[in-house]
Amino acid sequence: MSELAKKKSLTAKDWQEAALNVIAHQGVGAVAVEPLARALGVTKGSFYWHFSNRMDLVKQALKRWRENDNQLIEQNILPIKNPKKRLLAWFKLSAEPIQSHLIYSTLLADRSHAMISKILKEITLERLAHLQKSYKEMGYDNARAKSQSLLAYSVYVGFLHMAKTLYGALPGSTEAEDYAQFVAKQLIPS
Amino acid sequence: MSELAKKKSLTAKDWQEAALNVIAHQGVGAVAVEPLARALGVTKGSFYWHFSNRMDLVKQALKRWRENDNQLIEQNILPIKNPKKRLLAWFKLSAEPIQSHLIYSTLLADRSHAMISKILKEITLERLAHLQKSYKEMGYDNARAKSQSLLAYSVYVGFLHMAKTLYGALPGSTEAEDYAQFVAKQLIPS
DNA sequence: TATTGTCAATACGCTAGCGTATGGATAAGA
DNA sequence: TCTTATCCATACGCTAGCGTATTGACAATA
Repeated sequence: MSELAKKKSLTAKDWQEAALNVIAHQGVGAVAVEPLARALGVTKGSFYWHFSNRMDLVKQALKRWRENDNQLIEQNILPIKNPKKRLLAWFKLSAEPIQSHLIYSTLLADRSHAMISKILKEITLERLAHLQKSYKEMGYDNARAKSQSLLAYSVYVGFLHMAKTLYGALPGSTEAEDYAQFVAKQLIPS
Repeated sequence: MSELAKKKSLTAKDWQEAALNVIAHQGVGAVAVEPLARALGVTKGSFYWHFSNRMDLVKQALKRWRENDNQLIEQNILPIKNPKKRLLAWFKLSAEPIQSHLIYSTLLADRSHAMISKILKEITLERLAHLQKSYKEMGYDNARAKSQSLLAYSVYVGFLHMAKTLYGALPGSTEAEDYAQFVAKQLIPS
């Protein structure tokens, strides 16, 4: 028995995840109520029961995405004590072809809404802080750690785009691992 | 007497440049015929005299952008004989806050149309080839030059996004120059 | 002056998508 | 069984934008 057949009715979560799927591949601008309803096999009567409007869905979906993403980092990266190893793990994780990164790489240039820009800025600042902390723990002074983390994060951002632009998709785990190793060698002093 | 007052009627070029302005700040999806016509002080009767449809305008505008951009590179970067200096010049140029880079940084994540993806891929491959050539001239073997140029170009792409995301605009020439110096030190072996 | 070409205004029809209003179905409790 | 809450369908009005068709204004030119 399939998951779909089991379900009698939809939940807000179902809508959110459908929206995230669209965002990952076509961007926030492509999230439209009626097409989504069609894809889910219902009409928008259902949608407006769960959400007050289109933007409400987008907000909730992105909130869900951020929570998942933060969890990933908090569980897999932040606990690593050795800063060098922590950085390496971060590069490796960022190369993984998971939906979360797909969404991020789509959002990166989406300036269609002030809300999106705000979210992007917040996320970026958070992660820059993490990187900076790692570099400082490695003995860098403030200014150097800042420049270095900016560079490192640029590489991350650039990598997401390059992969999608060149291959139409994020790379497989194997190539990603190789690239992460190479980048780490460049950006983490030995 | 203003430029505008001098003009009796619009040319295709006027429409293209107006479109590029929109693309730079809101993306291709925001290029709409009627709003553009309003902004130019005419009606769409004019538009459909110059272009066959909306996509026709987008294509022509992007073509104009690419030509300008290529010219910039061909005149300022490629003539530099010393590969190390050429790379440094490239980093400096890429940090300049000009419209061309604004457009690129907007296009980077715009997957709304297959045509856009195609253009992005072509540009990326072209420039990767330039970088790769420089690194090879510096004595790198094929594989190493490839990885290194991928990294360098990722930094470029990432830089554009970071600047826009964090500060809402590309940085001024002075900060850009500083950052370019720092990046060059990291990515160009001495 | 008459003609032709260039650029723009006006007025259509058409579609997709937003949001609302209202009623129907179904399941859980009382 | 009757009621209530939950979820969805239907039908509506509304708007923005695309593209077409037709006519008008004006300048250059013959």
